[in-house]
Amino acid sequence: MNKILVIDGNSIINRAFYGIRPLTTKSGKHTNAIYGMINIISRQMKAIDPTYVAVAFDLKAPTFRHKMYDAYKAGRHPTPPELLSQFDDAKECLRLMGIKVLELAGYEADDLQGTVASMAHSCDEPTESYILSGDRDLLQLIDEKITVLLATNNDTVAMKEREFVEKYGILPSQFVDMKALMGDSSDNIPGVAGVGEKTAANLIKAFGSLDGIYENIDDKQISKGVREKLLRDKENAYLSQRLAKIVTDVPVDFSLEELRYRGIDKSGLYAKFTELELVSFIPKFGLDKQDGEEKCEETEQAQFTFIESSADEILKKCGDTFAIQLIDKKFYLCNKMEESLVFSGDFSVLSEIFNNKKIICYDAKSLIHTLLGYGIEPQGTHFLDLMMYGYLLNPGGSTAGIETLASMFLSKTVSKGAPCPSLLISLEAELRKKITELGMDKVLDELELPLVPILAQVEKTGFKINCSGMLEYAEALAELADGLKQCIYMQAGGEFNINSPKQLGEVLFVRLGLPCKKKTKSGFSTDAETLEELRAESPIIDDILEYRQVTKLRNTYAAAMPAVADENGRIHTEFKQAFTATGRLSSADPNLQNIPIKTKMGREMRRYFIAKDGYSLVDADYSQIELRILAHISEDYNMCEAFKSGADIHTKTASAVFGVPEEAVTEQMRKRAKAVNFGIVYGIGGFSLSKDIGTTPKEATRYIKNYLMNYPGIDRYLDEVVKNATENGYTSTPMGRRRYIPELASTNGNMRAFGKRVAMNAPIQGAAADIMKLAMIRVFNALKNELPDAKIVMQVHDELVIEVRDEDVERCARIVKTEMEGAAQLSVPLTVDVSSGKNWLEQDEVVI
DNA sequence: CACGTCACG
DNA sequence: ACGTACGTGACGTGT
Repeated sequence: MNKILVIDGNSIINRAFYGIRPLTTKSGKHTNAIYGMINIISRQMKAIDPTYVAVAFDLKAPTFRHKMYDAYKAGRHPTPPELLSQFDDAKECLRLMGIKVLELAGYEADDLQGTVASMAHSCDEPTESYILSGDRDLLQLIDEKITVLLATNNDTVAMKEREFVEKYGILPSQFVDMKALMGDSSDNIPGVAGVGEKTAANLIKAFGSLDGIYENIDDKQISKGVREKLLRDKENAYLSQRLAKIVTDVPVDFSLEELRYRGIDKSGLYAKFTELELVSFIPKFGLDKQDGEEKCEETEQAQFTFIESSADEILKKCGDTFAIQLIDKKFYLCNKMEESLVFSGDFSVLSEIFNNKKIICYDAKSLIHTLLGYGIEPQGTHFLDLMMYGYLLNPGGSTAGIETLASMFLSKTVSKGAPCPSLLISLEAELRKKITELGMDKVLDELELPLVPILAQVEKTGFKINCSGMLEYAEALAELADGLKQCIYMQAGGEFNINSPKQLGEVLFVRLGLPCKKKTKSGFSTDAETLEELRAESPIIDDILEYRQVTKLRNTYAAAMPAVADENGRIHTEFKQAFTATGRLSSADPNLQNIPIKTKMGREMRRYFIAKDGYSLVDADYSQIELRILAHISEDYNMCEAFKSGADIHTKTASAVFGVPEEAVTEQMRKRAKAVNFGIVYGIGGFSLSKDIGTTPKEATRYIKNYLMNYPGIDRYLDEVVKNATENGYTSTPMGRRRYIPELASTNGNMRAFGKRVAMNAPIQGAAADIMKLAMIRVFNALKNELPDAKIVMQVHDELVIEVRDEDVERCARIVKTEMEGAAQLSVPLTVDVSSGKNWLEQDEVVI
């Protein structure tokens, strides 16, 4: 079947503009909306693979609907110049992508969309229409042949008739009349004063349409109050109906055939993307240099030539600062004199050039691993890792490769994977300038760069596991799972795939007829929280929950870990240092930062994380580091005093929140207060807190209010951090690490609310990450000097695990505690709890 | 490859 | 009236 995709250009570009952090070319041209728009649209092009495609834009001119809007326009934001300037390039990009751009003076984009969809409807061949927009107004166009794709910044939801009816309880064709009643402040549609969604929906359901309601205005189903309102605002209701209704018969001068998708203009797109410095699109659209050659000759193509050199020549010429790349088993090197050399012999003879140097490179940790593999152990060398520079400049974005950095900061095009060390030198200078400008030298030079070789070492060391023990545990879990599985089949009256949420939902809510509490967009919700509420309904629920837990433990941990252990039974995780938005590390392949601890059965897993023979594990974790940071940054008197006095902070908080003396705080009160303490750090709301602690939202909101009254400094701080972030567009930690929060500038209230929570959380989580990074550097160096046999084997955000000789446990504990506690000077004590044992489960407190 | 689910701080 | 806590990674299913 033919498919047509009709895009609401204005709504998509707006959404992209407000959803994506500001992005500019080197010369200062804004490109974020173009970037976001192309992402959204190309994703749908790929998913739908349309026969015809067009994008509609508003063309400002007085029109019927415009004139009517004008009367109500007061509250509408004008288009900011940073967005206005992007329209022409955006349209040009779309044309080059093979998408016909439609504009017609006097008509809005949605009218054009409606018209094109109806053209497709009435043409000879059967055609499915897809309307892509960020605007819910378009939902009125849904029918059996028209699907509306609602785009948000993260994903796009397809709304067909079924989904629409499920969500709104009315037919798409009734949407306009519904809106005519309830109005829409964002579109300045007045509606009937005093009628909201509930009333409007009831009226529409009862009488089918606006006309139907007024024809039956005396019906006894309509209460007196509502009838009065309806009569008073009758004119407004019909005006609103006309405002909300999308026109589907705009007189247009093109045929469907003109909208046929004919593919992209490769050379044109290459040139355009290069011009706009949106280089990441070049590979995504399958473009390469050849595509650009016709139209892009004048663009600077970085060219590199290398002198094949012997080890002696390299040693002689490298100098004390040089850039290096390792590609296809060859070293490409460029010194300060801009001499580019290439070496392809046995690397071990180059060992010397890695001592006491400054080495500019990209992804130093990988480079170091390679060097270690050749027996080269760099000593006293600073690795100026451009990946970390790029990360600090934009920790929220995806990691920029050399090619992207070169294009962004030097306006130079480099083909992917090509050697270009001479460019790294100028890139370092350019990125350093930026880092200095933004006040991040300290974070870069004292945290991130020194940490790189340390993480390489931790990864290389690995964490020893008891392979056979873990496999036995996996086997035991498998048997447990089998038993539960049979038990579940029995109760369900047949076999099915319990791991499939789809099949499970079918069994629980259709075959067994359990009450369905919640839905996901693709069906019944079956997560633990939902199932928990159904436990009383049937014993099958408990079995399913346990089955889930057991299979998770087996598949993700017990069976998976032994499979990736090396010949010494050690597991080597990979730390991603340039990844998280907040500054934390992340651990992957395998992730060792999420080994179970919360349940008894899960915690058992830690028994099989061990120290090698004659060694013990020393585990040191910061006590409530985030709350202490909050106390420090906010300077709240009560919280600072609480920490200074060594009190139990959750009990203290409970006493304040519940208004009882500390002696009268019950277990439950302490637990709830703890949840509030955590929640505050995340930018909590009453609703979520209530779910967490199992009370009403009203009650939870009161707790929060009490909390902020008892800790007024925190109240003030949270307000201030949001205000500053909104003004600046970013937050920073005391060390200077930034996080940009473009969501705060969004017109979408939910996105803005998200931005606020991020603003409250990022400086705290980020500061904790900074402290831990500094702590790792201090611990690493102290151990190197004092206990060279002791090795850091893991970091879990606020916790370090060290493998150390049995007889050195106490010394190690002392060193680690000292270095971790000394990593920051806060206005409250920063304390570290240390324990030790032969495995990660059975740990005894080390008293120092 | 996206989604739902669940493991951690 | 809407949606509803920050930051992560891995697994299995299903399109």
